[in-house]
Amino acid sequence: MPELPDLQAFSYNLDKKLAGKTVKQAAVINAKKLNVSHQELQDTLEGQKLDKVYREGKELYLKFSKGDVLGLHLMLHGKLFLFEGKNEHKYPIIELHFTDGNGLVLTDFQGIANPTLNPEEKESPDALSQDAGVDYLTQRLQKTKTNIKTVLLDQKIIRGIGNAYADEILWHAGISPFSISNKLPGDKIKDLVKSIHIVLTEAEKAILKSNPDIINGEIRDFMYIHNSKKTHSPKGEEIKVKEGTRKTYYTEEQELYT
DNA sequence: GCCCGTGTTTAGGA
DNA sequence: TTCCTAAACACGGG
Repeated sequence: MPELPDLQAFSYNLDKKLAGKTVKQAAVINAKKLNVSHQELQDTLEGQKLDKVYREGKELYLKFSKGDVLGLHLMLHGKLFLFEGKNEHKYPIIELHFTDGNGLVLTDFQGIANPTLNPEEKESPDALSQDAGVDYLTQRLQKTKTNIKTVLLDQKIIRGIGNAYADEILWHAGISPFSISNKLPGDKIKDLVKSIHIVLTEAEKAILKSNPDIINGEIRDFMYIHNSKKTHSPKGEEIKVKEGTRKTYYTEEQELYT
């Protein structure tokens, strides 16, 4: 159940461990939504060198020497493991075997994590890109009167933010998650953009500091608001929870614009 | 042993 | 048209 900062940490470590290795075999075991046939994936990747691993939105991208890209979306429960020789991890989705005997496997007990060969370029900006700045969000927020948390979670508007970090970001920016998007004043949109960057990059640092080699799982214990173990914000305000399809954690410190 | 939690897609209602 | 809600996926971690 990793979110953007977790994925960022995974990509950092996977790049460190796997870049430069050559693919011997790409074995698809259970990928119902893969956009090409198993054979085409194998034929495309076999013999290519892995140039780099990076994150795009909520996906990890593996870029290969001929320019092909393998996108991996972990969805709710996808997990990555490195192995030597034969993969022994349960619920494999896809395995990459390298010529040096090492391998990478994506697993998911739910079977919904999915790989994509050469994913289409997305129109919406990544949460950490320059394009997701004040100008962009200002004009984009004008167009919607749904609540601001829903907008942050909408991957067609801004990519990479999930339920837990949406709450952390909005608390950091002092904006109620129930604020109406087109009612946010200009200076609050500036605060929001700053908070998106600060919360996400600080989280990545915290994760890598406590788990330097992490490539799966999630670290959430440092979260201030979206954290079932905490009852009060750092400033002492009570944390409230709104139940929904996903939970929203917030405090009265956050201003409501309607 | 029990409950919580994460993303996306799809369906249905207001 | 737009927005909201719920359900489904099916276990692992605490």
